[in-house]
Amino acid sequence: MDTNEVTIHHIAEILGINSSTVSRALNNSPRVTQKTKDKVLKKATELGYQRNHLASNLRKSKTFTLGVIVPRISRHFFASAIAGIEETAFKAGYNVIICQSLESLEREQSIINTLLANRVDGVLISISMETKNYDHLKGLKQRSIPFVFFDRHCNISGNSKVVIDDFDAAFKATEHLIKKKSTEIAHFSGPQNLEIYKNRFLGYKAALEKYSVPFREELVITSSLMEHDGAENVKKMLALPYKVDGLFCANDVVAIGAIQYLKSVHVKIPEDIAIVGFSNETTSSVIEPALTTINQSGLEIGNVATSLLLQKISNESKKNSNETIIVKTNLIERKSSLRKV
Amino acid sequence: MDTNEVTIHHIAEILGINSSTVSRALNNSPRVTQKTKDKVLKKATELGYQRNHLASNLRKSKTFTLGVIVPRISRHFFASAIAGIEETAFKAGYNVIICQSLESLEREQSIINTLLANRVDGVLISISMETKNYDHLKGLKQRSIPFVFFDRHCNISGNSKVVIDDFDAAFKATEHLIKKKSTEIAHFSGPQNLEIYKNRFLGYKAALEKYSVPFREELVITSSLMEHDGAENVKKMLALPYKVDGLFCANDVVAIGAIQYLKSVHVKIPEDIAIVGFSNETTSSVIEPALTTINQSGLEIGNVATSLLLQKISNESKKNSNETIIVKTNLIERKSSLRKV
DNA sequence: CTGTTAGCGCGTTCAG
DNA sequence: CTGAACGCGCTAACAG
Repeated sequence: MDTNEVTIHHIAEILGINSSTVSRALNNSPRVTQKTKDKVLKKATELGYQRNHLASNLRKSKTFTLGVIVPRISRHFFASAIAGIEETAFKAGYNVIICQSLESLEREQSIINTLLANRVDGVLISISMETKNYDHLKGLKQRSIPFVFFDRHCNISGNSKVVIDDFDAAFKATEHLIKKKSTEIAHFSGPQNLEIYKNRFLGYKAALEKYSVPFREELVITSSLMEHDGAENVKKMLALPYKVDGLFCANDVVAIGAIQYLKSVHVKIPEDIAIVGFSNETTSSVIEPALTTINQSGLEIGNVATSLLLQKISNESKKNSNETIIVKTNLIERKSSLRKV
Repeated sequence: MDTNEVTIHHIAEILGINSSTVSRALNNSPRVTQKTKDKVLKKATELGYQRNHLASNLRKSKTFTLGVIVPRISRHFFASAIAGIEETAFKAGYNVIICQSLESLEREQSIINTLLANRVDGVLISISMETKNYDHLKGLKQRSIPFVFFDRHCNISGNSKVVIDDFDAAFKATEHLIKKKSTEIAHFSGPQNLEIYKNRFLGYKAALEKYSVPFREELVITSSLMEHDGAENVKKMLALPYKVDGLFCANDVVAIGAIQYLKSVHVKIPEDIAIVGFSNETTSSVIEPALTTINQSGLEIGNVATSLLLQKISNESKKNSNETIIVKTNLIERKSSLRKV
């Protein structure tokens, strides 16, 4: 019943040499004649030999595998981040195990155990919204498995992370609205225990301050990150005793819901209200016709985070570094061509 | 420099018993006293023991890992399919290696080799558009590694696949348009070497025939699957000497481009033109306000495909079965609430 | 119920 | 330059 796997022993036997030599030849060791190398290689391809990474990895105690933990694969930002991760990892000969925490701390813990059991060489992690203590990360530290946060990170120092410059992005966004003559600028925010939403909020506030636009607590509407929150937020916003003429939306999904609801109640965008929001490839189709967006490239963050992690893996001295790489964003103002909607 | 990994030998030594007993205890074998089990388990957690799956897998020659090959992770349909795959796999204690072919046959081949080297227990694959010969799949067959196609499949018989009922979906879509009194129904199609687009085309044609609506070759506009193709297609369509009043769009991305362009030239949807198109969670935000959609659940397909694969893996007799599971779709007609856009 | 022995397939000593 | 022997960590088979 077992599949007839070809091993180095088989090809050694056929060639009348020792399996060690075969191993060395296959690894292109300088201590083997080119002649035997050729012989071995030929036989190997002939028999359809395929190195057993399991055994090899066990021996070398290295797996060439990275663990990736994201809240949810189907959120486009994470999907494109994974694409970036996979791209960089693949080029360096690494595989990737993708796991979703589904925003649950418990699952996050169990995933980390799985990754440990699989002896991954490193971990990339974007923490769940629920996660507020980081005990489960100690397991990684103990085994000195390097890990890098991306996008969502924790505020404990001594860790490497790759994040977008949320403060700066939010500042620019709000500044943009102010320059467009908005005076009552609402801010749809996300869970404040997540650094990114906190920083976006702070950037918003800082811009208001700089331009002496009064900050109003009520104009900051926080919600979880569901599309229907967009509509809910708009309802709350319209019920306020201010004529809101600008909106900075800290989350793309919420922005979609908000824009659709605004349109449904006949608010004109951008005439009645100017909006700036975060976006990404897919949601941009919805958001962009209506507003200026902040481009948030998952692909780039994935790439950067992975090469940082690979550095830590290969460079022993960098193992305990705690860099923070900040990926800058830029505002993309809509061209008028599609605004005729 | 090596991390001090705790092995079953360590804990065996400390407890003064044999490592096999520890192994059995950890595997909850019935052939070990509850007492020793408790002892072992306690010591294990105390020392922070973590089973080395590599060694275990090597011994058992089973990896509890599935390979997944998709054209592109960041396409939402595949992202949600992966979510479904991961979900079902995780529940059954399986890990998943995600790979992207990026629509390249060459990469597809190389990926399969990697998966073979990693000794995956099974493979889920959605073939690239470029793939027209299937020699690289022979490697899987040779090693009798079960595999299941999903969504995009090849037309070679003797394989298991999970697909949506494209013919039926297209038929229903076209029928819906006909019942809405459309008489000149255009069809935006995709590459005809892919079964799904062929079947969608055939379903469209069959519906026209059934209701004796004349079929016009020119109304079928085929393109690759880029968003800008949507606009291009619309331009071609509007240049035709027919007053098109219905459109069946076989691809969501193209649909987005088409709708946006139609709106930009002041065509009213659905008054001037009724549209039915395939959609998924994300694009639905864009498409749904405008048209009736065919729900295409990546999650469900992922789930179904994975459980089929797991069956083949565990059930020796099912290994060489060649089932085709057809996941039905349903039309979702827009409620009017959001149509006020 | 537990211990002993023997590998899974490979890479790395140490000899020659 | 090559061969022999050992062990990575775990589990299956066979004893007792």
